[in-house]
Amino acid sequence: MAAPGPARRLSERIVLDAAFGVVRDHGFTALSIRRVAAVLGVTPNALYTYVPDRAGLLRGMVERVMSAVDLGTLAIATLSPAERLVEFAVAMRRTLLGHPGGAALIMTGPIDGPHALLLNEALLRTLTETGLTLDDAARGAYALQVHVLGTVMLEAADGGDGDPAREEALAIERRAALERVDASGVPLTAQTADIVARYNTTAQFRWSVRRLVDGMLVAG
Amino acid sequence: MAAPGPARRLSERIVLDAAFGVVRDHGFTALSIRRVAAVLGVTPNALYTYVPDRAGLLRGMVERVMSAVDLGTLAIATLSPAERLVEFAVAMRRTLLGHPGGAALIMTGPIDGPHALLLNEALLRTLTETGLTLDDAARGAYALQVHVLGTVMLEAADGGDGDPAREEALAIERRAALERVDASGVPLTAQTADIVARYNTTAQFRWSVRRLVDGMLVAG
DNA sequence: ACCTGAACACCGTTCAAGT
DNA sequence: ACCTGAACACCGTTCAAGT
Repeated sequence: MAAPGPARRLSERIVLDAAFGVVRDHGFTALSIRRVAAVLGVTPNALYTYVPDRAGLLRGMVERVMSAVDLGTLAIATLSPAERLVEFAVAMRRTLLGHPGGAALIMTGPIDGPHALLLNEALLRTLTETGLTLDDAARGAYALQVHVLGTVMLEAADGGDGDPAREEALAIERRAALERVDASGVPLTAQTADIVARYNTTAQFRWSVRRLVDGMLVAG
Repeated sequence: MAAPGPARRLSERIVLDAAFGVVRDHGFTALSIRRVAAVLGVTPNALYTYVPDRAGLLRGMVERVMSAVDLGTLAIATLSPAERLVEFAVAMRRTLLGHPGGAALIMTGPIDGPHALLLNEALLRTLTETGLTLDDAARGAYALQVHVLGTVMLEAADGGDGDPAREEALAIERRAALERVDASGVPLTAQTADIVARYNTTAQFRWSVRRLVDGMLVAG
């Protein structure tokens, strides 16, 4: 049953590795079929054997990033279910921001691969442990994913990558920028400049996820 | 003080109008400097008089979409502050999804124009009325924006545009797709297929925003 | 100052041909 | 079956030249 013709010189795995390499070294905007092919020392068309098209390449990359999200925090026995949910969200945010191009990737299409399903299932399991009905657990699982992905999107647009040192540098930058804004029309925003400058930090993220989880438990 | 040289044939407003027209007629992916120029019957270079570059064009478009968000719902006297916040979030989601390319636009860069500041200020005002401290109001204002933008991003990636009829059609499509998934590894997800299929609906959005707001008020 | 025309350095994708 | 080479129809941006 040997396949006819010449043997494959590449694989989807190798193509994805090269694609992530391009993003790591030159940024997400530099990602292209032609550049990945160049890195692999092959003509652009050769990639179409391993990937259907550009969108297919991106789907594969999204799936790999999602597979890197650690579901283990949802099983830490010493934490309450609510605390586990918060820690999971923190870990997921960190993974998406830390992966080369992770934030940009999740915006390129629907997140409905196998690992996204497993993530949803793990959230459902933990949420039902808090006493929520199964239907409310499903709604809550989506709300949590929305919150993580929305955070990651806004942070990435702002230049963040989940690194605490970078977070601090960006906060200082934003604080200075707010100082230059005309405060007369937005007095409350000006008064809370210290908080606004720290919107994209782990502390702010933890605060809001905790509120979301608390709101779900209060109603349930 | 008349400016020397030939008069301007275009304006930033006209360029932005044409850009939104391209997105409306051919989708966000079709948006390009060259295509906008073609619509205006001008060479691509002519646009550089009115817009610094492609990123500048996108910034202008984001600002216009943000200016279309109605802050009026935050001032409806017959509603409680919490209800006003939920209605505002619903209206903001609807505006972003309804605008041609609105969802794709908000992912193209930081949202920090003048209208974003005014939106933040209006949220702060309403949140302080609920009895939150000014600092917590600032955190809450960002959490709400994260939630709306995350929702819009996921819905747009899934093909939604905020239209209720389209929402219903997509829900039925997703329900059928879930039927084909192997349920053995994700029993809870399979059991809640009806809810999962309706993740991207106004009802689900209202549910999660309400929980987020409730969580902020309980803690405050 | 504003616009054109030509050019540079890129894209994704298809097709016909080689092995 | 897999890969190459050539081609098609696009990009954003720059530069020199015209008015």
